[in-house]
Amino acid sequence: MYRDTESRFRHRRREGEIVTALRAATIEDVARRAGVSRAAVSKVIRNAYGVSPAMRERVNAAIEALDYRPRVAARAMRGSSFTIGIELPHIGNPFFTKIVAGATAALTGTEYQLIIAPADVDGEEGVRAIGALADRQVDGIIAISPLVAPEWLERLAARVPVVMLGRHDRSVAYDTVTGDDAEGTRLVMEHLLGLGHRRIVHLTRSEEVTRPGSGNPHAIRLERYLAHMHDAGLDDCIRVVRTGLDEESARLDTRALLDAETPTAIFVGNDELALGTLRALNDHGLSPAEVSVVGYDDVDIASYPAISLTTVNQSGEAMGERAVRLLLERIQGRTEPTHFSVEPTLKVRGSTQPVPPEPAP
Amino acid sequence: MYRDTESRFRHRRREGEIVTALRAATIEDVARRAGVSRAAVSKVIRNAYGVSPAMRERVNAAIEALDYRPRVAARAMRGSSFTIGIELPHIGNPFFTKIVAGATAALTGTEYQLIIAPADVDGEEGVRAIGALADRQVDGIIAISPLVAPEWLERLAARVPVVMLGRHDRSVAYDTVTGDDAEGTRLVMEHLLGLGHRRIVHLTRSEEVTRPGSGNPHAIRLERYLAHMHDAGLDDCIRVVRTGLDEESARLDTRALLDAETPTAIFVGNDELALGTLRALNDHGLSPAEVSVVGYDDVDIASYPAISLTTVNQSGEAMGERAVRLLLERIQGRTEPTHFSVEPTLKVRGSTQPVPPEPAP
DNA sequence: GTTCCTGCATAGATCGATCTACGACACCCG
DNA sequence: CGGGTGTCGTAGATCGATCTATGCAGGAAC
Repeated sequence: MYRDTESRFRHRRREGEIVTALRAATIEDVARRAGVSRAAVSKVIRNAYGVSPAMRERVNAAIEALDYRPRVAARAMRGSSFTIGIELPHIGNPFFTKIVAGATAALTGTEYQLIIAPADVDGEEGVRAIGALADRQVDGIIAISPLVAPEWLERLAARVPVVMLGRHDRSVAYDTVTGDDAEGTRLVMEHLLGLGHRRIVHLTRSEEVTRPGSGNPHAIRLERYLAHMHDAGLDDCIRVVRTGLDEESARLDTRALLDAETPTAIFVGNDELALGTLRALNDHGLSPAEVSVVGYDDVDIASYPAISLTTVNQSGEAMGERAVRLLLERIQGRTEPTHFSVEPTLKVRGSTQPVPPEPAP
Repeated sequence: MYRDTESRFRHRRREGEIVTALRAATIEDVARRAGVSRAAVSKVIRNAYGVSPAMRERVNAAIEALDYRPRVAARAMRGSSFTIGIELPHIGNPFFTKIVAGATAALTGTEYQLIIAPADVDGEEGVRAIGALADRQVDGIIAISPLVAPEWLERLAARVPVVMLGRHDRSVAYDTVTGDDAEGTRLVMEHLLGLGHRRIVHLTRSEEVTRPGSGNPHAIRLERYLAHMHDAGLDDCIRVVRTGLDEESARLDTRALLDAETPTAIFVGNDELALGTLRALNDHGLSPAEVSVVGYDDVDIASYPAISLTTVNQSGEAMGERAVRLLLERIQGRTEPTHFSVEPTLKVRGSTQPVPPEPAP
């Protein structure tokens, strides 16, 4: 007999020998031990209606004794997996981990578990990770502004609740949680212009990421940078430099920039990249008095005294927490779309200084 | 009729109204469209034996046309979920994200997806997260030295392949990937002693985390610190300070320490905590020339010029990559336990300086 | 012509939960 | 006593894959 249905021992054949291992208890085992039906056990687990106190107690005792835990896969076959998935484009970015911290906090005390699918590469990877979450039947998906067409998202959102973080389009199919990137960029540009800066470079992600109309935060920041420069009559000073998604690429691309020219200020797409820029300035022996730097996100290290990076704060914890709340509401049955925006504030620190006097030629 | 089995439309009742949504395709739909059996489609998906080229083509066309994707939950019911789970004690720690990066890299090109279960709190949370992964039928679990009894792990490892990161016990049930913490600590202590330091404080995690015999890296580092101090005849100078698991608690606890006394060096349990210590020194107006600091892990920011933290490097990427490899081997059928150790190197930077001359009293 | 392969395809059981529909029983009421 | 109402519990279908066992051709060997 290959499988003994009455005992909890599983016999596996592996390379000729027979391995006997204690099989994990199923709802069937619990039911048998408690002398009730599977359905009864299921009711107890789910706190459903129609269970006498006496039965509840017997079943709970059996669950305890057998160390029973429901298989999520089996539950997912008939409904929910009690899992919320979040896609992270780059796990090394401390701002994203703040979002995760907020999401985790919002889920403690609920029966849901958060799982993270890391993408970690530009482009298609984000879509792959989101797809992997969907394949795993998660009950809700949080995604951080991936490079994907709205139609694709709408189809996804028709099957599972979706919250997009940082995406500025307004779909009826999914909810969004965003920072006000236009306002954040306004704060940055007014600050820099107020300090007398004119030759302000914007260091941002690839053209693909900042494609106009994509609703990506970096696209908005770029667009507003261009608008503010134009409004200030500084069309001639506009300079956009592209880079990758981590600190090291920002360092290299800033170095290349500095080899060619020396602006008075660099507005960088986010703090992680800004750290690379600061390194490059250091490599070139330039101080904030010579070249000011502004980041975006206000990651923890930005306030570190030796770094002291001027940046835009948009509470990542609040965003993660809100995203989870919106998902839970959707799971409860809400159908009207919700779009939540976080108000940014500028944290002025030592990395921005008044523009230095132009050296005599 | 509640459910129309012939069409791909699903009718849901929600608050009285009937919502009609396009149901995601199943293997059944694909089989019907291609005019073959479910089993045939399954074979094509799994690249199994016994499929004619003609059928493969028809099935693939149907899969394409219906945008079919296998439900992982259904697959998990009968075997594997093609998912590797990793438990992270604290997602804010950049060393852990390096491990994830290594693991992700090792999985690209395979059919496995990595998911992360964040724990983010001391104590029982890690066990909860690991349990959540097990409930989700992952095919392998990577866990970062959680506070849990070996017996618990052995029982877990009997059901699913497990790799413990940083845990120094040697079980036959699970594999381990560790840094050589004894050697790392030796490098640190010899460096500090060589610089003339005597009053060396060790800032580490809670007593629970560093419980002797737990095999936790912090426990080893503490134990070796004590041994090296003793061997150097410095029993009187031994001073162990406890803190939490993030930068902020390290900052506060270091402040409290400095309010009471001023050592010449602080050996901190890891880099994240060391950053908090550096902040506290800054708060007290103390420079590396007055108080040296050593961390552990060599996170990216440690090499930042303005921070320049002396620390122990133990490639997190290599650890994550190796952990994944070990899991894949176990999934392939390996049964003999493997224990892999990464050799640490000391990165000497500006945060450690020769001991200052004792000020005249 | 029978037997025996070999390659290709299918039927149907199976995994472990949930959930609907229904049955059994007790109680109350006119 | 028939009939409603409520409570507690069970049988059995169901979700969507995988996988074993089996069947059916068609060709080769004898």
